[in-house]
Amino acid sequence: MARPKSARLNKEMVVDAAIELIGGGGLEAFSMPKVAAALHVSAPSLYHYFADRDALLAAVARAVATPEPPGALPPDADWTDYLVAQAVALRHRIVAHPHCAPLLARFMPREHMFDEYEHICRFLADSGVPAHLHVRIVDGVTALTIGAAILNENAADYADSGPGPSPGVGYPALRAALTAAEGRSGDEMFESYVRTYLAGIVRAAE
Amino acid sequence: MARPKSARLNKEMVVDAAIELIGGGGLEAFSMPKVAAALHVSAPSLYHYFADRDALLAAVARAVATPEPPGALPPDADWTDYLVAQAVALRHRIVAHPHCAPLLARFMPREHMFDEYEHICRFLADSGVPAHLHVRIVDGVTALTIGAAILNENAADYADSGPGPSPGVGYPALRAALTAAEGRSGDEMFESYVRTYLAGIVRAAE
DNA sequence: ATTATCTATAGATCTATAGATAATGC
DNA sequence: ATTATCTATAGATCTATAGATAATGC
Repeated sequence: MARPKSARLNKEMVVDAAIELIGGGGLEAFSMPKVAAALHVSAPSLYHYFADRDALLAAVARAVATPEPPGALPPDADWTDYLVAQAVALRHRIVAHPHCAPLLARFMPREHMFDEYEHICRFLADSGVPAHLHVRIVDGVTALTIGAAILNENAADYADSGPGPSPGVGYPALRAALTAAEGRSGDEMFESYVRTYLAGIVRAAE
Repeated sequence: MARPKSARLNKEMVVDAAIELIGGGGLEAFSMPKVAAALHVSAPSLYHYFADRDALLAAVARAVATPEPPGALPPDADWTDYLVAQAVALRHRIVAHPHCAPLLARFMPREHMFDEYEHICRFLADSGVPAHLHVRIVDGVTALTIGAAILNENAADYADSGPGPSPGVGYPALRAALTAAEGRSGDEMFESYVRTYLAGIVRAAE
């Protein structure tokens, strides 16, 4: 086909196709030929946009890590509202890019992580939160966020792999628990977890 | 070499070699020839112990998921102590098998998961914890545990990939936070996170 | 006869490069 | 001349099987 009248590809399309592939079958489903096939293009064409496989994966990692512009906080927001908003946004990004989370660890430069931690610690200090709580706050909220996002992925994988669990026979105690929590979305639940955790820290410190 | 006088392999050795490989380079570092090489054995020999690649990975998943016998709880323990002990044990298993966590999602049958949830919900109900708190407790603690374990892995990977971050120049706020938290092990920190979270739930419910 | 290893190898990928080709824009 | 695609392909894996071989235990 040689050169087409207008380019059929660009970096973003390639990254998006890779994200979709990985979301469908995990990192093991990723390969250059498969991404190319999804785009109806031959595999070597991808090397015109990315130097090699790792460059493409790094671009995927960057796409996952890039924050959306933050939603406006209410005018009476305090530091906990800010942290909750950040956590909700991070969880959204991970959930929106299933199975891509491991790439973050592999392709994010350390410097980037430290910049982020530094920024939050400074924000907490400016908000009057004592330094001895900072690690507990940042580390705990991050753990909660990543863990919740990953549990969410697993739940989705389980749902894919067969009919719903709920109509099954047994599990009376589990059913009672789920019934009692009904009507709350994953987002609402997650936000309440983060608020619970932060409230626990604040009260323990008083 | 034909058949040796005594078997050079057994399932456990193969699983352990696979775990070590995966721990070193992630799931992508795993292949039958590489496991065989680590055991100084030819690749087809592994098929004598495991029907195929997935059977071996499933055995790895089972090894990660298998709980150690639980340590004795103090006689005056309440339900929060029990949950904390469970969470600490799970985090230990994940941390002891780096990069293996994704296998759990892929190879653990759903039934197993539901059995576990059912068991904990029943325990909570028997301890007098109202049903509307069960999901928040189980889900939140699980998220915190998995997230903390994964953060720990990432931190280890970062530490491997270069010299310490702390002697670097900037990051005054981050340094202040780390200094203030000094002297507490990852285990102690994690336990305090779980207790903080559970305390938050109990107090919010009062 | 069965067991636990081996060598050899078929067949499927995958990564990446070389080099052809035709459209574009100067 | 540069750009964006293609075809062809070298070279490296990997999974899994076939079939040989020698030790074991009945």
